[in-house]
Amino acid sequence: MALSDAILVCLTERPMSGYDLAKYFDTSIGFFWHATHPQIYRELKKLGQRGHVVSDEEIQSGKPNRIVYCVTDAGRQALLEWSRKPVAPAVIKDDLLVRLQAIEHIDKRALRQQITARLAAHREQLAQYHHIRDVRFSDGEPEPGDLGKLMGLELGMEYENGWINWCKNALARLEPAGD
Amino acid sequence: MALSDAILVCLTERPMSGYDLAKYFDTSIGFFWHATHPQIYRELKKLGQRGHVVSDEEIQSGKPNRIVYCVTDAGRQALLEWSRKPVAPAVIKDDLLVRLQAIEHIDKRALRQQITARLAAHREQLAQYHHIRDVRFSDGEPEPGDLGKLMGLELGMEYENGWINWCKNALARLEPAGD
DNA sequence: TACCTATATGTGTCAATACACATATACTTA
DNA sequence: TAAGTATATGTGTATTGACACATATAGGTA
Repeated sequence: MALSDAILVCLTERPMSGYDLAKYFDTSIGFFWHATHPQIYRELKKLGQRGHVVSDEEIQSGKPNRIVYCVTDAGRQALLEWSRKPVAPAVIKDDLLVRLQAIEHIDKRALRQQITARLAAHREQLAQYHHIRDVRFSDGEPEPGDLGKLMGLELGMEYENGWINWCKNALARLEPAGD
Repeated sequence: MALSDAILVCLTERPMSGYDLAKYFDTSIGFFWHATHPQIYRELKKLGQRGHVVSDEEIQSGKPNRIVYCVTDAGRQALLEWSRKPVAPAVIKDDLLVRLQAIEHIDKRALRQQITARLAAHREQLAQYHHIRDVRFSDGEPEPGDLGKLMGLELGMEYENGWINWCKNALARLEPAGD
């Protein structure tokens, strides 16, 4: 049920279409809660039925019309109530860590390649976070409404840095092995 | 499809029953890949049908009989093949980070309480990792088969430490606010 | 005696998620 | 000209996952 809340969170930022939301999930909130576009479109319909969002069709020529969604007062109330419920513990699902548990039964060369790829991915993600921080939060103290986003970025950076350190150590430890 | 691989990974450690696996998932591999007991029992049946595990019923008096599962050569082969496929990117799903994005529209007092609870949970998890390291890896260099487990622990510690730092900073930043 | 916990294995069912497919148009690139 | 990309909204379906319920026994506790 938390995807609906994540969508409401996005729509407090500004009214958006399903397409906008899908892109937003790919570049922003999706770092912490992933969603695909069919999921988003279906959830938007449910939110409309509950009265938490209202839609408005934007006529476009050539391209398909956009259906833009906006949070209602009831939606804002739902958001507030959700924020008072205890947070679910963070879920980690990581293939790589699972493989590590059976290190003697797997292909070690493949493992090294996978950690190398992971290292690159985490570096890229960190660079992206830095880029977002530089363009959005370059000038001193953030506005009150942006504080949470900055804090989210900072956690992301902490997370990526942790992974980068770990990958480097892991490669150093695995490299000497012959196979 | 990756739960079956996680189970195979566990069974390379030693033969286990579904009940054993469920407990193992709660205290070990489950840090990186969560599973409930009905999921595990169903998956074990599928693994049996594929010939990746064989089962052996242990007759017990009083208590229900245990069905102990053991990896076959085909299972070990499947594990090896799985280890050569590229790893799926780690999935993060975190309610708290989502809430942070709408900081102006949520209950800030509840948020502070939630971060405080999170901090305690991460400290507890870190302590648990330290405990496991102390009892399992106290004596210098680990055996080759245990290296991956130690590395997994180290990543877990890095992760928990990152969260603990972040929570402390976050509370310091949110505390001064009046509401 | 009644309840709780641990051991041990399941079924039934609903919600969440992933992923392929479907449709329509305009613009850019090879 | 053909193919690919971007815009925009969906459907259909299979897999995964969560959670309540079901059953059976032994031992400890209130």
